[in-house]
This record gives sequence, structure tokens and C-alpha cells, in this order.
Amino acid sequence: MEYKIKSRIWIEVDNNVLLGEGRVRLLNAIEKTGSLSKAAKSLNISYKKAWTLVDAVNKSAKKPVTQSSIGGKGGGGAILTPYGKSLIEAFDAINKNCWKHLDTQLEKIQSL
Amino acid sequence: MEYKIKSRIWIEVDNNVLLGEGRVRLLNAIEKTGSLSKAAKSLNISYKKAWTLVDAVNKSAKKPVTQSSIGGKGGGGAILTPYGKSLIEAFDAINKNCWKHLDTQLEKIQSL
DNA sequence: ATTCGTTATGTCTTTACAAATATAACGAAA
DNA sequence: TTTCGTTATATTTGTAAAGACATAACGAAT
Repeated sequence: MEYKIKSRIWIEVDNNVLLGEGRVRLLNAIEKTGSLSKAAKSLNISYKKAWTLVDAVNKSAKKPVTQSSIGGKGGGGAILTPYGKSLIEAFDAINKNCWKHLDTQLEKIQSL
Repeated sequence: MEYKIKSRIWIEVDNNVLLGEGRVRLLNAIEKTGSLSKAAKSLNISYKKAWTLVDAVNKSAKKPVTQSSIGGKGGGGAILTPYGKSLIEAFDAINKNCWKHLDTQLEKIQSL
């Protein structure tokens, strides 16, 4: 019976979403696995969905966020660009800050 | 081509939503119009949807947020309880604070 | 040249959620 | 006792998002 404040933040450009929590999760998984298909598996989403998300991010970001290669040893792969890495870092920092900030506000509602 | 940070906050109790921006908008409209059906019309949503939302709020809040009457002069109506009024006030204050806070964080991303 | 695991897409199906429609009940006032 | 605008609720219909499925291309290694 306790109230909780929850939040979602995201970055938009030209009125469409560039980056939200889900996309950041996916980019993190790409960084960890070096592959879009492995990242998708680790998050239990379809490859198609993962690809669509990454494609949307790359199309609306100022600079590409991932770089991918097709064929060759291991079939190919995907890695984050330096811009991509700093972007998700900044996002996570802002998000955590926001949670902290909201936690301090909760008492305003509890005490009613 | 400018990045923007957007956010949504909401209050949960027992893992389901108690209050979000849409519900607060609706409660504000009820306060202004004194009627759920008029509030729904003013927000261009169906009466059914408005009723379902208000019902969910009243069911999960610690105390009722609206009080309604059926029949009689004017057919009836709905008003906010004192608890409801203070709840939406607190929500709006927290929400605006959050926006302000996020605006100060935007440069972290712009500068990348 | 064949295999392999990947990236890159198109298309079709399902499903969850929103919207539309219908109907009952209520009580003051005329 | 009929009218009126409202609250309250069920049921059906429509739609957009998610998921499933299928297929092509690629390039290093064997």
C-alpha cells in the first residue's frame, strides 16, 4: 500500500524518439556481445525488432551510434561508435539523477 | 535537429498505476466542469474511457479522489475530494520540478 | 565452391488496446 | 409520472503495434 514515483525519460529529435530506456538497454547489450543478434537473444526480443530499433537510432542521431560488418569470420558483428558509447553513458547518468531527484519528492505525496 | 529531453512521471501503488499525466488532466477537468461527462467532452475522450480512468484511480488510492452523485437536478455530477485536490497539486508540482531538473541536464548531451 | 553466423529486409499474422455503441439506473423538477 | 442529463457498465468493433516467418546478401575460412 505504499506509493511509488516512477519515471521514463527519453531523447527526441524532430518529434520522434531517438533514445529511450529500451534502446539504451539494447545498445548496452551490443557493446557487451559485439553482435546485434546476440544482443537481441540476450534481451529476449526478435532480431527484427532489435534491428529496427538500432536502425531508427542511427537514422535520427546526429552521428552514427553503431557500426556493423557483414560476412567474414564469425559472420559479422556490430559495435558501438565512440559517440554511441558516450551517448548511452550520458543518458544513464541523467536517468539516475532523475530517479534520485524524484525519490526526494515522494514525501510530498506520502504525507497527504 | 535539436535534441530534447522528455519525461513522464507517474505514481504507482501495488505495481499498478494510480496517477499519471492523463489522469491528472482528467481530474483537473472534473474540478473545472463539475461533471465527468463534461470533463470527457472537454478532453475529447469518450465518457467510457474517462469513467474507467477515474474508477481505477479511486480504487487504488488510499482515499477516494472524486465523489459523484446520480440523478437529481442536472442529472448528477462529480467533484474532487479535498484529498483529490491536494493529490493533483502535489503531482503537478513534482512534475514541473522534474522538467526543470531535466532541462539543466540537456547540455550533457548537446555537447557530445 | 560450400559452409557458417551474421546483417538486412519484406510480409503476413496475431494480439492487446482503444474506440464505438448500447443500455440500465438514478433522482430532482415540472 | 414523464422528462432530462448524468453516472455506471457490458459488449462489440476497429486499429495500430508486436510477433512470427521467410529470404537474400555478405565475406572469411575450409
